[in-house]
Amino acid sequence: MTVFAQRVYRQLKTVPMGRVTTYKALAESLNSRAYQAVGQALRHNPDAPNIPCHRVVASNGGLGGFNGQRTGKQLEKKIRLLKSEGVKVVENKIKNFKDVFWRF
DNA sequence: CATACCGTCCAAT
DNA sequence: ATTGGACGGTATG
Repeated sequence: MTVFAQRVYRQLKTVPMGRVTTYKALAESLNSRAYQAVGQALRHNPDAPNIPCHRVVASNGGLGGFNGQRTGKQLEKKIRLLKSEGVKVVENKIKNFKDVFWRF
């Protein structure tokens, strides 16, 4: 893996339960604007169970995508997981987004 | 080295 | 709500 990706995962692991972050915030916390690179890194998902990629959402409050899909059954499972962590999701979007948003 | 891809973002329409 | 361009980094050959 690359250094960049390692940093992404490291930051991601610092996000506590019930909180989410965005690709943008993540990238910026790494002193970079590579939002897409973050997404790509997560997509390759080298350490899936250990990395809470479901806590990463789009800046508009949308869920973004998961496991290479923006929609699908897998996604719904992740939504359920988020809900079980205290994050409310409605219509594939985060509710009270600014409340659960994690600022690094 | 060059090209294509990306789970995005933002501004303009 | 939709489009179209932009940017940084990785993947692949």
